[in-house]
Amino acid sequence: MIMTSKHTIERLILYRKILKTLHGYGILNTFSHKIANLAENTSAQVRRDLMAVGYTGSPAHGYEVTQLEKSISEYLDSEFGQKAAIVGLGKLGRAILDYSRHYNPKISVVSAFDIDEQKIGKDFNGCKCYNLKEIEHVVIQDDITVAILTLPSPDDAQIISEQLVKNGVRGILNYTSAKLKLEPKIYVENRDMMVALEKVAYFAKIFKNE
Amino acid sequence: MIMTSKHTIERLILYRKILKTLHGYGILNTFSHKIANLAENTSAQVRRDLMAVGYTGSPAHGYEVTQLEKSISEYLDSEFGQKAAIVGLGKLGRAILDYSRHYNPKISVVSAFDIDEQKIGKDFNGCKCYNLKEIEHVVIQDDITVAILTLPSPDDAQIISEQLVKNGVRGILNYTSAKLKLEPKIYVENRDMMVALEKVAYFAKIFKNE
DNA sequence: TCATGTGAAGACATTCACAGCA
DNA sequence: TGCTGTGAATGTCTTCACATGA
Repeated sequence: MIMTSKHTIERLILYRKILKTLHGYGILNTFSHKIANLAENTSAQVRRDLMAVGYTGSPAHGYEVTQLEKSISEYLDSEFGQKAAIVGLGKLGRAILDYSRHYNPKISVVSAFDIDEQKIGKDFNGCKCYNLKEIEHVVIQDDITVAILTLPSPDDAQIISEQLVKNGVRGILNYTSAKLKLEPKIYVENRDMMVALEKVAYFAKIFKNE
Repeated sequence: MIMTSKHTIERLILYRKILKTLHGYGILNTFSHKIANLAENTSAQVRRDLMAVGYTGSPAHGYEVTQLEKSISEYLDSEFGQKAAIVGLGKLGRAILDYSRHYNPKISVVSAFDIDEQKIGKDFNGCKCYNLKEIEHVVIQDDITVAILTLPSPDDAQIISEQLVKNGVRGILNYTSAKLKLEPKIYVENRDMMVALEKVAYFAKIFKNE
């Protein structure tokens, strides 16, 4: 399997989203410059990114919307689907759960973990909440490969992610402010919301002085 | 003002966080390779990034923790602070509000907007919730320069961000799945959570086959 | 000796520009 | 003509490697 850059992957996900929208409008064909316009980038960038997926359009009719969508999905998704777990069912965890319902059928959030007795044992949108203590056993049982960390405090994030990795998790979406130290072959995407806010504030400041 | 890359800014925010932690442990001096170790990158990268802020360490004692922290803050923060607003007080919006309290005194989330009559007029952690209809007037009144979009549906995101920009907002942290089209001098950071999840799932898949 | 600061090199990502095709 | 696919050029980011200083 060829390793494509993080940037290209993120854009392919965006293109697929755009293609779904076009499909929803009943549009059958599209062109690199149209996708680029909706994705806020350039047609050359779109064509370059699409080289990775191996679907080839025609100069006359551009790309067939459904076929291209299918090709991108074959490239991005795992054939038999992947199962994800949320660690921490606070406001953020439940917000993500709301979004994830019916989003991508190939990625299902099947289990959640919390320490709150009120939540343990209950079902949230088809996702069962377990006691955090059971995490190692449940991750194996449910064949979880992706985890989303939404714990309020970063203190336990390192230990928990080691437990996750030990039991089969290969990708972590980390909303915690903790900087995880894991083996290089585990993919970690850090999404600290306060870092994001500070970044936006910095550029808002810079752009104001013009 | 010199334009530094997005990547460097994000790392400077991380370094500051690390320095705060070191400071909390009573550590007075540190070195580029120590920061690099905690930030999960290289010492050369750290030194290169620090060139932007203009604080210079000494080969003998490295960097003075508090001084470096201060220099980074002078570089990143706006002298008189910045005010932010949250648009959409659902689970996600309130989660962000919880995090933002007492985080960075230079960035305060002062107002929120929603359409739910239950929330309008109430105070959430010192942040007042207004009717979404009042957004233009309140943004001017409160001198908002940064906005966080956490609407459940992306449909209104474009119109709302145009209203925000018209009244002084220069940076938008967009948790919506909408791809905003705004003037180039407005900074938009897209944080679609489902895009993030798909990205992590892709790399989890790739890394598994090894 | 060991760490900093930084030119220069290298790696990576984007854009240009054009052949080839309908 | 107007598009795609892609070498080549350009631009950006990261790493190397070394002069300098305590």
